[in-house]
Amino acid sequence: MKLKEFAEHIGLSPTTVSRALGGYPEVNAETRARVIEEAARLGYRPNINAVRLATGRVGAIGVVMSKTGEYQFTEFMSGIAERLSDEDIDILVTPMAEQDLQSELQVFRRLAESRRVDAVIVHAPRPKDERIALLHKMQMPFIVHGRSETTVPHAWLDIDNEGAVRRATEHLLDLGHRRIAMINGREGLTFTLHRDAGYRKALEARGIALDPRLVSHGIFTDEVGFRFARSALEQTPRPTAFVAGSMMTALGVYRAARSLNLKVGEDISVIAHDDVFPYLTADNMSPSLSTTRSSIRAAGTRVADLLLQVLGGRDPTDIHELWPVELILRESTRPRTA
Amino acid sequence: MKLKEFAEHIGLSPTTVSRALGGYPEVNAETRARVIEEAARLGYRPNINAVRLATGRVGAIGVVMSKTGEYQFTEFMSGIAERLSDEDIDILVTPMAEQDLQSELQVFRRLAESRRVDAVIVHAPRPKDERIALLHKMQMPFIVHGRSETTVPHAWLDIDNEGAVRRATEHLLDLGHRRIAMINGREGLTFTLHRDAGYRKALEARGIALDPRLVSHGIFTDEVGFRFARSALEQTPRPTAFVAGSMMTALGVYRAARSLNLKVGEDISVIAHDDVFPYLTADNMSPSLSTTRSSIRAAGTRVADLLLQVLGGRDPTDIHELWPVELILRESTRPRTA
DNA sequence: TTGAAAGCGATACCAG
DNA sequence: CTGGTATCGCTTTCAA
Repeated sequence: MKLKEFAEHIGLSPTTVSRALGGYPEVNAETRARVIEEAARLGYRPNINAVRLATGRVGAIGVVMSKTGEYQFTEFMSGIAERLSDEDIDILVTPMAEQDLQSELQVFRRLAESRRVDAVIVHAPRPKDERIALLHKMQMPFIVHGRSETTVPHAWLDIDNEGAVRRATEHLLDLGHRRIAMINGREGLTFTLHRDAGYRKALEARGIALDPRLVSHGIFTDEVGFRFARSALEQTPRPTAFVAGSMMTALGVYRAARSLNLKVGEDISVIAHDDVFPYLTADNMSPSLSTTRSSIRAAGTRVADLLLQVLGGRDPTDIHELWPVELILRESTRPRTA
Repeated sequence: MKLKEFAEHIGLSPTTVSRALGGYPEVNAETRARVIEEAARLGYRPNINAVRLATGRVGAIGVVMSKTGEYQFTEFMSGIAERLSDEDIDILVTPMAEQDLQSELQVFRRLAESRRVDAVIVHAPRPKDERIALLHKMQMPFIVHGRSETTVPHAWLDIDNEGAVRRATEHLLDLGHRRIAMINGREGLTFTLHRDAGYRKALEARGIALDPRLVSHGIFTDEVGFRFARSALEQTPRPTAFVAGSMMTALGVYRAARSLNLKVGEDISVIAHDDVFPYLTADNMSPSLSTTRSSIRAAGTRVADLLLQVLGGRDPTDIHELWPVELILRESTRPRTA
């Protein structure tokens, strides 16, 4: 059923019907009620593509899925969806075929060129992130989840990664730990650099030299955590504490400790960043895991919200949100024993 | 730049330009080459919404993301994307706000009604899956990843879950194990039932009674595996072997074993189903994990391929693919010792 | 092999 | 408050 037919059916013009359904104020309340009721009864729904062509709006926002496909992505997406589901706005997911920077940029270029989305979300930026300049140049509205050092003005939301890791490290230092290993995220990403900075500054403040052998970078998986922790714990002297970048890497550290007959919370301490997953909670681990906590789902929701504001005309330059991170102490961090 | 302007620019009619770019055979080869070159030079790209309105095709397929957001989803998505990226077809992800059956059905209904996608993928079906009847009734093309027992004819692709678990269980039985625990997927899903059947039949064939305390169901996470394995291993007599539904649950079993000072591959045997994740490989675990293996990414690619065939006019009723599953023996399964 | 013109199905301006 | 009609930018039939 198309608009014209439907309008004839109920004895109104297409114009009025369109306005009634579109929520325009100038329509008589009774007329609108009737139109809405009849539309439901007769099953009339506007053709989405005609609407898009006529309005120039697409009703979709784009998200690029990295090939590493880490746990966090789904959770972040769910957060976005939570805000967008009321708005009748679609989420277009473009997965990357390859993981290199060139094809990443290419994906964004095509997304912007093809005008299949009204706006995009940039996730996990680098200090000099070409995606930001590109989108700005192409006049595609966007928001960045994370920070970059570009001079291009843009909206962003980030958590205080440096502060989080700094506090986590200081906590371990307060407990007497001196050899503290750090399992960070993928190299080159801003949040990774911020976390490195937090770690470095905490050590510096106590006059402790940074040992590069105690620092590693990689994706957030159990496997990465396990391997690094395993090799770190085989060093002499071995680290007595770990700062892990995610719950997954923390699991790997736990596993490595057990494989070497070391007890977490006794022989070694572990603290990790917790993005808050419904199925993997710090409280349930044994021993329960001390964390720096910030919900990535909540971030997704807010990012979507802010992006809608940008689309609504708000100046992106005004949008900068830096979220603090909670420090939650549990059983996995204890005073150094040996 | 719009078609009309671009056509004027290069001294041709919109018709010819459209045909040249659309790959229609009747266009002179030289003309086409020139059009393509100029389009690239001047940066002309057809307005996607106009194309969609004119053709009636949307150029997108829909995928519903469950709220549990398990690891496999991202990998399956990547597989889909691999096939779709050449086709200029978008992936529309609709995350579910709630996990119950009603809202799941609601999500599919809205997806079908709104005509924002040309077809949808149904993932993780149940034996009586209302989504299938719904989509059929609404004439929305679809393919099912997994199987159901509905009488509604439809395209599907599945792996041989029953056979896989049956062989896995038989392998453990061959090694002398008699108390074999089973960590399966979410209750009610067809693949879970198939796996249960494989397990049950393997036991029956050897005349071993099924002990319900040795069977559990749940989402595929480390935590679920850990908890169940932990409680199962505290039973007397305890199980000497585990069939795990996923790599994640297997990790949980490993963890539980270690926490009780039991050695996998000695005190207990473990075999799991491996969906093949790039970042979590059975070979890298210690001990390396025996698995039944089938790439969920490859399944995604094929599902997308078959869905394109359905859209191309192929009869969905003809499309039934049942993939065999490899059995790969590694160090985690050993003859029963105690 | 190319072009003219009629849709595709809505929205939104301009009248009334 | 309601309606007529141009418009969005492309595809595709029909004619040349």
